[in-house]
Amino acid sequence: MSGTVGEQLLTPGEVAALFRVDPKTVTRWATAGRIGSIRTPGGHRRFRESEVKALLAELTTEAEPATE
Amino acid sequence: MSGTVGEQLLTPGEVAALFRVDPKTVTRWATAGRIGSIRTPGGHRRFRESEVKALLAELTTEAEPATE
DNA sequence: GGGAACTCGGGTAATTAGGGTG
DNA sequence: TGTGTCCTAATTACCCGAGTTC
Repeated sequence: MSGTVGEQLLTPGEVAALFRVDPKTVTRWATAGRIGSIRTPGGHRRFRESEVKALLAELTTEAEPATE
Repeated sequence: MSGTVGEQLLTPGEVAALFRVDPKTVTRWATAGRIGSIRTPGGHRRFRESEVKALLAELTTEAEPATE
């Protein structure tokens, strides 16, 4: 088998668990274009693990005395 | 005769891994006519790599670079 | 010839999508 | 503005046993 495993995809429920939010909220992020999404022929969404983790790391940048 | 010979065929499990769905779901897509399928003499399904990748790219939506 | 892994088929439970509301 | 919860409809995931593929 060859090999490009490609990219790991996550379900809305998986992403929601990572962010501690409802799957509905994750869906809204995709609708708002704030996160890339892959739709199945049936209409369900899948999210890229790399993008989710990157976005998650970005939000982890809190607790920083940002000089606004 | 046949035209393109270098067409790679993918198994339901391969396609399922690309979409992060169950192999059974891929079978339903073929049954619903959402994706072309080739049946082996034994009744198993095979999918065209080009068709699958094209469908994957078609349903892929990237998040726009939010200009902060 | 024999074995392991995968797929097929149908049926049922869980998840997701979409809109409207607080 | 953003998020959580309500509803209904559609899609997807896991269960079984049997057949097919390599």
